[in-house]
Order: sequence, then C-alpha cells, then structure tokens
Amino acid sequence: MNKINTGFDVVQNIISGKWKSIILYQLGYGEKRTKDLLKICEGVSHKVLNEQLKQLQQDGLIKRAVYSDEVPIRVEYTITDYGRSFLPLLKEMCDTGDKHLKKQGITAYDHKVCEYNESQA
Amino acid sequence: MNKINTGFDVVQNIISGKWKSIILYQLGYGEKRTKDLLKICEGVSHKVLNEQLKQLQQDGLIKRAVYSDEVPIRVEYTITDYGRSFLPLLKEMCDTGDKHLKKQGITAYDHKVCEYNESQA
DNA sequence: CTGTATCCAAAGCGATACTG
DNA sequence: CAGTATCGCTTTGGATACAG
Repeated sequence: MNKINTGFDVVQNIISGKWKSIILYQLGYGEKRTKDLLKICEGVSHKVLNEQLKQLQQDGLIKRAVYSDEVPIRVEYTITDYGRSFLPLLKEMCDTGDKHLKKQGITAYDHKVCEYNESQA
Repeated sequence: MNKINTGFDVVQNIISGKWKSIILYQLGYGEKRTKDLLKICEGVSHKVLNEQLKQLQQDGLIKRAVYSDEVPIRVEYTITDYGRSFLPLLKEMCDTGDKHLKKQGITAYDHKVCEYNESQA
C-alpha cells in the first residue's frame, strides 16, 4: 500500500478500484445480496467483485452476513457507520459527475448510458 | 477508456491516477511551474507527472503556458474554469480524508504521514 | 448462490537516459 | 528547466474452472 500523506490518499484508498464507490453508494440505500451487487456493477467480473467486497470489509466500510441455513445460501452486505461517513462525499462525486454528463452531453465520452436492459432473474 | 454509465465514472476518469486530484487542487490556489508540481507531488516520477498533466490538459481541466523567451525555459500550469468546477468536490475529498486521518489516528493504516524531510532545492 | 484459484493480458508507473 | 522514450516490474482485472 502507498504512503499516505494527505486526505486524498485516504479517500483514494477507499474508492480505488472501479467498483468500490458505487458499491458503497448503493449499500447506502440498503443491504444487498451478492447477486444484486453483481447486477448493479454491470460488467464486473465475479472475481473482482469479491476482491473489492473483501477490501471494503477489511477497511471496515461494510459488513458481511451469511445465512447458511437457507438453501441456496444467502449473503447480505450492509454498510457500516464508518462506511456511512463517506456517503456525503460519494453523493457529491456522483452529483458532480452527473452534472457534467448532462451539461456536456453524452458525446463527450466513449460510453453508453444507463443501459439496464436486464430482463432480470 | 472505460464505458461511462454514471457520474462516478466521470469523476473517476478525472481523478484517476495517483496525482491528478492533488495537482488540480493545488492549481486551485494559483498557477504552478513544472518544478513546483514536481515538488508538491512528492515521490512522483518525471514521466508520470507529465503524463498526468497531459491528460488533465486534454480533458480541459488545466492550461499550459510556455515562456520560451526566458532562459531557462519556464512553463506554467493554470486551472481552467472547467477544472475549477471540480474544486468543491476535491475540497470535500480532502476534508473527508483528513478528518478520518485525524480521528482514527495514524495507526489504522500502513503508512507514514507527512514525512517531508526534504532539505529543499 | 457464493467464493476461491489459476492463467493471462493490459495498464500503471518508476528509473534512467536523452533531446531542446 | 521541461519533456519524451525505453525498459521492466508491479498491479489490476477478466475468463474460466472448481469447491462449498
């Protein structure tokens, strides 16, 4: 891990990785199952999702609950109070980005927007 | 570049890379020469600094001015209005991180804090 | 359903040397 | 002082197969 000199480093460690910020942000709205997160993080691989979830746990930002009595097994992730303390920042990140997406129009970037054409499972 | 679905992606593209956020943040306080940025971004390599500066220019966040009549040559970087629109977010990132650095104490992370034992140039 | 391990390709970045 | 190019190491992350 990198040397941490500034608040920026703290935040970057929290949200480094392509999915951590969105995971945390979404958990702010309520607990989620693994498969839900897999859907929310559209395009994430199985492996990377678990890696980032594990890091978020180790950093104390989220909690993992296993309901092994059920079948099939169910796992729920919830945000911790510590994780919650980052929500205002995440909200502002999201808002700032969205504002620029709208203002500049979509064409400024190589992307597709909100294509949730999932027919759900 | 990655597919952009959310505001998060916009922001992550802006501040991805270890130094962009701090460069932008510092330029918010006024223009800086290359060598100044090299000092501010303690530990950055010559190559990476220039890469990130170039990306910031291409994204329209900063401007580069060359004073080639002087000797030795002088180059100044300034923040643009567009770049300035990200400053509130950067401020919050910095504050949020700093707050947690202070609150948790140093021990929560594998790092060394503010070791500016540079004897300056 | 959930998580781990292996393999492999791409990206990130530091060190160094070199050009203006 | 400022910037580029090359090399090689490290990290990241996707695909896939496998285990509980």
